[in-house]
Amino acid sequence: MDATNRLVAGVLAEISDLLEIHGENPFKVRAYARAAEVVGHLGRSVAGMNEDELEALPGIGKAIAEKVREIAETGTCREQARLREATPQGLPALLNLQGVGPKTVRRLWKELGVVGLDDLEAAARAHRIRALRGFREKKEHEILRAVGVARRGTDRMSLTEAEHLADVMLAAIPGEAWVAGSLRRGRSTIGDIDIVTLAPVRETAHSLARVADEVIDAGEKKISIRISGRRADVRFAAPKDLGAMLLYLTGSKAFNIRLREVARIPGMRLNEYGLTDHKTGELRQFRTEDEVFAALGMSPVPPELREDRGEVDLALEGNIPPLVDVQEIRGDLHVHSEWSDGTMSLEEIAAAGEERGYEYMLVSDHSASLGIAHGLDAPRLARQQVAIEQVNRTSGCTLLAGVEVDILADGKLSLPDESLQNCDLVIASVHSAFGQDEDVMTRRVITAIEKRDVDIIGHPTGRLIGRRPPVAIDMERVIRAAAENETALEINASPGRLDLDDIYIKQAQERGVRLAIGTDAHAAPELAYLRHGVALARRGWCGPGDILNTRSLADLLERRG
DNA sequence: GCCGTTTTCGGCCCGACTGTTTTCAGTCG
Repeated sequence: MDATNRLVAGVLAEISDLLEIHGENPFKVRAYARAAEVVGHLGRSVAGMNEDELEALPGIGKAIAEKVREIAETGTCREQARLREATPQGLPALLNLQGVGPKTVRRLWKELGVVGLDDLEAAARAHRIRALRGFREKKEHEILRAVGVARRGTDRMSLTEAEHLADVMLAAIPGEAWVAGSLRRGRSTIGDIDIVTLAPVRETAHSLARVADEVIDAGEKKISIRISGRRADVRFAAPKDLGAMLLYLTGSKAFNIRLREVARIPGMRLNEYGLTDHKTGELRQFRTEDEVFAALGMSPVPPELREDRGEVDLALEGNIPPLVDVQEIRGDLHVHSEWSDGTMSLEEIAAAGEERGYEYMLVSDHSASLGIAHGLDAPRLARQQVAIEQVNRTSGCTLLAGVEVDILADGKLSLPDESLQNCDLVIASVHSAFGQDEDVMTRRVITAIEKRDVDIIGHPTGRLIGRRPPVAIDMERVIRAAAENETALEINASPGRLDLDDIYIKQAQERGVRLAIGTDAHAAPELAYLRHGVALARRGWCGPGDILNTRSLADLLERRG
């Protein structure tokens, strides 16, 4: 995300939390929270927008537009300062505790003098919480447990972890079940697991309790558990109303709210059971999501687009753009072999490509430079190209002779031009000096983009999910340069990277930049990551024409002239 | 604070579950 947008979104979200603690109008609280979301997912920087442009954004009116300008210019605003003055610093963090909301935080503060996590834990241990009216032993235990969970950290899950936990749950549930929530929407990180099932309630509760750390709550309609430290929700449906339930549990929350607003216009109420006519009270049920969309007069919205970023209005006009499908992918555009730090031989890569029905695989081993073991220098790259030719004589899947060349700290590449000219396709990536400041890093990457022989910029922001933040880089400038030079940007499909992020993919797609999906596989099982890359491309509104991997081998090679 | 196919005031998505309740507030998704 753009640094200014991140800053502004953070301040607006904090104002929302503080207003909530002070018992302000809930709709005002929501207005700030929504504005924070909108700014956080904006493709362009609010730093360059005037108040008129800001007010044109959904959920941003005169008052918030002024504050956005103030925050963008000064890093804060008077409203934030005023609220911070009136509120102990540690209080907003308490809102994140499971089972603790604004009303509770306020009472703990006013009646017990609690101003942070440590205070709260001490108060609970001293049994001072159960002394409050309306609170008893159970609430005190709940709070202590929530403090423990918070101290262990509550980072979002990687896709790998989330898919594993979902599989464990699907295996435990005695009946048909579907993954919903952010996992179904293809998000890069997952907060909790959501599942819809047709299985019977009682048996499901029993078998889930066996795989769970803890059952958070269990009723007739839903079960919430903690599994391997993560939260999971299961909702029960019947075949005749499965559509509305899947739609509801897939979300996102913002999308659901928009959809329910759409339903209200003709006097309907949308919930997870169907559409109710306000006047007659009649409930219409739906077996599939598409039937719900049809009843609302919309074309179906693919799960990956359900974020309230303009897709609802397009669906109402019947103008949802076609998105790239995994079936349309003709090859993997980033694979490592045993020639550098991978484990697959060239023959194994070709065989794996054939097995997947691909036309081609881009062999893109690391170039020799600091930090990368067994990188290829010019002579070894030349020898690899001979070996690739040999494999291609008998392989049904063509190996493209490529390389993932390092972009050095000064923007130069770590292989000579002649070496790069002999490649079918060249990926250029940053693997060192991650700490450069934004302008230096941006110019460094743009220097590589402008090189004639560079076809793709690998993992453009360099983030490692949960381990390393993205480098400081002005993606708007990078995307403009990529458009001007017809250089593609990579969608790195490895669950540890998922780089680019969807908001930049969309921005690149809008400017006509091509995107290349690569698994960055270092071993055969990692070739399956491709589907994550496709999901990410879909989240960035990419159609088949935006994706390099949908091109035929001949078309792809034509790029090099 | 935002917003307009019941427009410039008066609404604002909707329901499940828990705890401490004797009818509901608070929290969550």
